Amino acid sequence: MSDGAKDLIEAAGTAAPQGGERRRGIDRVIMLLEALLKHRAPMRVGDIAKMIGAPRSTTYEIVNSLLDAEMLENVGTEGYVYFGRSMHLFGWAYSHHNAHYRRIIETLDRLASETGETVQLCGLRGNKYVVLDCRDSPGPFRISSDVGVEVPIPWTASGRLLLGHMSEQELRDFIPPGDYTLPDGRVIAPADFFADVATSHRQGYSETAALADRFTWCMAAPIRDGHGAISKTLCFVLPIDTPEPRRNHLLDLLRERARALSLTDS
Amino acid sequence: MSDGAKDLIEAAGTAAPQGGERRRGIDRVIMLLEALLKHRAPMRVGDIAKMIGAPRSTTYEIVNSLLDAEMLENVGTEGYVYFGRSMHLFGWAYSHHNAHYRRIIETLDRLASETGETVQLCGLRGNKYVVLDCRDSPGPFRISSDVGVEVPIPWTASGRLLLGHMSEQELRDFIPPGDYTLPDGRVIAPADFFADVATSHRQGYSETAALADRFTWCMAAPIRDGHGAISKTLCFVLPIDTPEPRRNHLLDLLRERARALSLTDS
DNA sequence: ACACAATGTCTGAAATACCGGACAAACGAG
DNA sequence: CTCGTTTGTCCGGTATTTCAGACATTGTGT
Repeated sequence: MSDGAKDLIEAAGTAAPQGGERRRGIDRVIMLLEALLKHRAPMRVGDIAKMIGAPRSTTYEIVNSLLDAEMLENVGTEGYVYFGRSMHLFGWAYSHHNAHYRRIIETLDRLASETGETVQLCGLRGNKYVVLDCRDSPGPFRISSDVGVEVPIPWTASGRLLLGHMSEQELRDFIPPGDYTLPDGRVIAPADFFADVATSHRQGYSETAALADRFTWCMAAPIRDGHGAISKTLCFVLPIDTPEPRRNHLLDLLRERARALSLTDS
Repeated sequence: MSDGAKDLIEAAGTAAPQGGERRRGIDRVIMLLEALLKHRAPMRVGDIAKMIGAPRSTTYEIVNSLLDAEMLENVGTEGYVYFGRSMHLFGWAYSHHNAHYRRIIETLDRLASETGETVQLCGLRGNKYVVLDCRDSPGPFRISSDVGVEVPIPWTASGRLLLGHMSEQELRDFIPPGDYTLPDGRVIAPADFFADVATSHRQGYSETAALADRFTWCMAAPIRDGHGAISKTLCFVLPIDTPEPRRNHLLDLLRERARALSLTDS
């Protein structure tokens, strides 16, 4: 039986279960990979078929093609598949193709080893926030949110910075209404969020305390690209009881390093 | 099983003069990604079309689909595309989905920081050798071969270990004849190579001096999977003038760490 | 033991995704 | 400026691929 797969499949509910719609193989592939990323664990072909709303026979065909190309690989003995070695190589090529990204990774490593805290590189993916890379703090208190997991933007400090270029109307159109509801049920007032975005934009950093998680203090600083736009952020994820002097020290460090990585000032 | 992928990859490799054959979108996608990986730099759509032997109109269609999915992204002024953010996330998911791989990465980091040498994780991809991950030694002498670049197996120390389970006949069938020719024109006698493979298998490590490169001394140790098979190796890439005592020390360290990562003994 | 569900493979047939080719626009060289 | 090349887009026809369903096996639960 496929452990917790059913919940996710039904919760996903994105693809229409509607029959009779013929789709391109390429689109099936894209949906399949996204589904695997969302599920974050090997899946069986039958479950994949349900999750992406594709016929079983088609799904088998596609999965076999991707297995041959090593974009997927079998894991375990019982028909489970997950991302394959080729994906690792493609992803590595992406993250090293430009010197800028490599410098960012080095900074991430240095920040982590110097401070011992959890450091993340964050960005947007569609209208969600994602962690692009991270270095987890050692020790028992691992709060690490996984790389690639999509999170509602209003839950995050980085998200407030990444939307700094948008007008209030654009923000309204961009953020799905449900994304203002936190995991514990509290709801962020959109007006407050818009104010946060503006404040973060003005002061050049953003902090949140006990927002998405009761036990964490997050701080983010912007990395600006050649046009001055903020496409990525550096971010500390601290235990909420971190003393204020240390928080201030870490914030200064974070802002300095992020500024050093930026390709434009201001 | 679909026989497609290998043929397609080969076609992509040596350029494809073949015209008039209609192919599936999925296969085009696979060829496209392999072509990008081989080229190791952003490409224009027209060049991609030539490289994978696809009609321009089809290539545009596919590229646009992949751009929408962020599997590719535009880079540079305009017209150039390379791997996109989604690939990074898929690849990250691949390399972290199992605890074993994570332990390997940690070992890689530790070996690199403890010794200051270049460390690599190596494996096979089809009938070629590839670096799966690496930590480059600091300093001016960067000999780093890039992750994902395919290299003839006989050029490498790791390759001798990775083929340890094969009979001489299997080796003969597996290695393309041209792969015995080194970059500087020298040719390795197949008989010598087969003997090397056997020796490496027996002693549980492999070393090469000034083989693929006049200035490097390579040493590799096997990581065994649950069935005792060798699917990956740890590897040091040293300057060739590294003193023998230090080489011996590093070899012992490498073998010890590789053994600790193996899921079976012997 | 049974019934029931899921897996992996095949098949025929219809919908359509891919192809070849044409087109305007942009570029570069001489 | 003019010519030749490349880029990005569009279109209609047809060779292909996706789809639905059936099948033999294997797995699961009571």
